[in-house]
Amino acid sequence: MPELPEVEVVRRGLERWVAGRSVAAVEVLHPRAVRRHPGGGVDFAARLTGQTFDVPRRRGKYLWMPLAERDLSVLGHLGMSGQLLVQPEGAPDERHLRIRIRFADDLGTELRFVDQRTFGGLSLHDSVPGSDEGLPDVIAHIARDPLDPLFDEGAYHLALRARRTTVKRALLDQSLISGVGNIYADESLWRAKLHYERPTASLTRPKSTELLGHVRDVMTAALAVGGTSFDSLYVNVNGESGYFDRSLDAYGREDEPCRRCGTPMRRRPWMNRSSYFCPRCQRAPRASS
DNA sequence: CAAGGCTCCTGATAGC
DNA sequence: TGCTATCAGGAGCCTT
Repeated sequence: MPELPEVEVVRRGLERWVAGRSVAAVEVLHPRAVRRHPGGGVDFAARLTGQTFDVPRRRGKYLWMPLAERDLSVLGHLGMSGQLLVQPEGAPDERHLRIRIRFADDLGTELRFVDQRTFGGLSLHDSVPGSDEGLPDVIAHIARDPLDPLFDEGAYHLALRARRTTVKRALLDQSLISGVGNIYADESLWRAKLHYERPTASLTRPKSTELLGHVRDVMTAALAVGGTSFDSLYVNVNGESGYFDRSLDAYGREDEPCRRCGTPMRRRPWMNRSSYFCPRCQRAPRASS
């Protein structure tokens, strides 16, 4: 379940092991892995073959590699279970191998997209005209993420206040702020002592500034853990670590004591998933009319 | 247009 | 033992 830090680890792995290499052949082994590609699997393979990867970029949970001509990019999303692996040619196929990309060089490795639940995938898209980073047009609506130097904090606060929604929904809305998933949302809200159903319009500027700080802290800490492991194993271009290794304060801790006050943590069904929170530190908002 | 709900998928696990 | 139900969840798409 990769969120921003895990995806950034993958991006760094691709930068090291894939950038600059040219594609010799592409095999699409499962149609769902290219379902966002407008032309389907055959077209994806045909158009990617012969292209050269430029330096990979990331926005939120999306990553893309501009092709050398710069007007076209390979877009990738890991979904819930996706992995990008650089493997030796001839290594046994992974059980959920979906796409294989062979290179036209003698380095002896290939790029594999492996994905059990097939929520993720790869696709080719035109770049937004004038984008110097080759931003794929289909993700132009995705907001910059909180680690992006160009993230507009003032605009973010104004947008939050204008919304008629609750704070966790807003954190997960990738058009407001990108890169935050269910896990880091719960962690950030716990740190900020905010209940997930708190209306965004009720957040003061200092409180939303504090929340944003916690989002950055949680992600930076996870990135510090994940960022250290990728280059020791060259096959590990897959975004492991992150929250898998770090201790979580909220997510998954139902009935365990709150690390601040000792009160048993609770889990509530929420949007077909779960929200974990401390009922004492994170008080439910008064029902509004 | 904004907000919220539905749906895609597979494997682990719980429950009977 | 073996079956079924439940859960995990990102984001496009649909409805209200």
